[in-house]
Amino acid sequence: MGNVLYVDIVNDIKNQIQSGQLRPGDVILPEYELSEKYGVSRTTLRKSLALLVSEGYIYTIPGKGNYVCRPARKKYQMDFDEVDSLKVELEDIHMVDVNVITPRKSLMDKLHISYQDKVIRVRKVFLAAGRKVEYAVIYLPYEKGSPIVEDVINFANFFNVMEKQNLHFQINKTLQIQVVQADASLLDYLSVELGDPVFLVSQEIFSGEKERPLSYNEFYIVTDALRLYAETFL
Amino acid sequence: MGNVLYVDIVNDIKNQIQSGQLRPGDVILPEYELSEKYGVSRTTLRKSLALLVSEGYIYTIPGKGNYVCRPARKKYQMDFDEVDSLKVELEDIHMVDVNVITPRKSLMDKLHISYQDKVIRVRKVFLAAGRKVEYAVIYLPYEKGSPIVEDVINFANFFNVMEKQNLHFQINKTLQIQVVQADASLLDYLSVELGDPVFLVSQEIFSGEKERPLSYNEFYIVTDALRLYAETFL
DNA sequence: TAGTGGTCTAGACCACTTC
DNA sequence: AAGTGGTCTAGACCACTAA
Repeated sequence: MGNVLYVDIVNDIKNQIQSGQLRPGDVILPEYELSEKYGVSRTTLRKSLALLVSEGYIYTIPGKGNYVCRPARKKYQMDFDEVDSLKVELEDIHMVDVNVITPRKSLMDKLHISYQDKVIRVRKVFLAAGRKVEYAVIYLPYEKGSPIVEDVINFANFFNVMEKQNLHFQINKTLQIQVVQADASLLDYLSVELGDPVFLVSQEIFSGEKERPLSYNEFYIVTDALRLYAETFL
Repeated sequence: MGNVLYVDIVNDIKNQIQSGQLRPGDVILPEYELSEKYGVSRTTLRKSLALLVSEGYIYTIPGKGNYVCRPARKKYQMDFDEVDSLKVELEDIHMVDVNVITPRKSLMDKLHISYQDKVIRVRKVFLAAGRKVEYAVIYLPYEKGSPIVEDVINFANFFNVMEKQNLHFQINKTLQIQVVQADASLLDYLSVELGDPVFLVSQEIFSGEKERPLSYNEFYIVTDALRLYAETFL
């Protein structure tokens, strides 16, 4: 084998699982016995088990034992970025407007705010090859004096804001990807015709600690400008 | 703080990064000095660093040091399954046919096979509320006597095959998600009209070790039957 | 050559589960 | 009470990077 003990052990146990000697749901030998069997310290053996856990092969129940996973393997890893994920070469980003608006019911729900709160709306159009390929609408709850809101207005780019605020790591985002039909309100901002299919990517941005979203964004993208790639991982 | 040392250390370093005391690209104090600073053993300190690495906060260059990451945060986690990801309640899955075909050039490239190889094609239609909502085409390189091919014909369901073969863990898959226009060949298998937009999810399935894909699949899905959800992670 | 991270040990004490 | 995993230590030796 190789000369790294914990890697050899990981591979050996993987092989046992793949060959069917260990079946999903089975208990593995306790750590003490495994460390004897492989002739390594318990510390080293535990490093192997930790790797197997992180790769989704086994799971641990403290006080009971380590069990072989019943795998689902439906999880994919995907990159998305409202600019870089486009298939087309962007020529320009056109700022449509920045307004303070009174939110509708659906937006109030998304942002977890009440009818008396105001919302900043930033709208942008992305141009490529003379076409309007993406229409981005960014909604931010307005908090007077909030540096985030002021920065968004100044920077007009959410990533710069995040950078300035050192928010990178505590940010969580969700995406919803669907195809909708273009309605009349889209026609000014996207090179499509009424009823044409359009990608709608809805994004919520959370600041790790708070429950309220920092921002809710909608990206309307012409169908031929977006192709998503995903890959299983672990 | 809590009473788990390595967790406290992780949080302390996270805070230093988030507060800007540690900036992307900065070198962290060497492990030896950190273990002194926090008053723990190097082993414990290293456990903290390993966690920070796995969560994407820092990265390590052996022989040099640990550095604060320059975060991209475009990575999302998404579930996809040709059956369970549908928004609609499936009523039936109809097997269209199972054939041995001679691959076209594009398929030869996808499966990494030559013009003399044969391919098994399995075609299925998924029905919901009286509509054909998904049309699945599964391509498998034909290897005589290969248990996989025999099983696919018998089971007519790829996941059962994987289960029987204990392949779960060494399987890697890629997805490509796009929207295409329905052409004439689709009309028999999907409740759409010529030119209608259709999700096309292309999937490659690799068996960890081999370079050749085990299978190449195409799922054509009516646009209103699929909505994808994704979430940042780490 | 000195400094850094990578691997490994042998043993300790704790909290939890099960009987 | 016995068995299991969770945490932690103090020290060793190695491979790699840099001056």
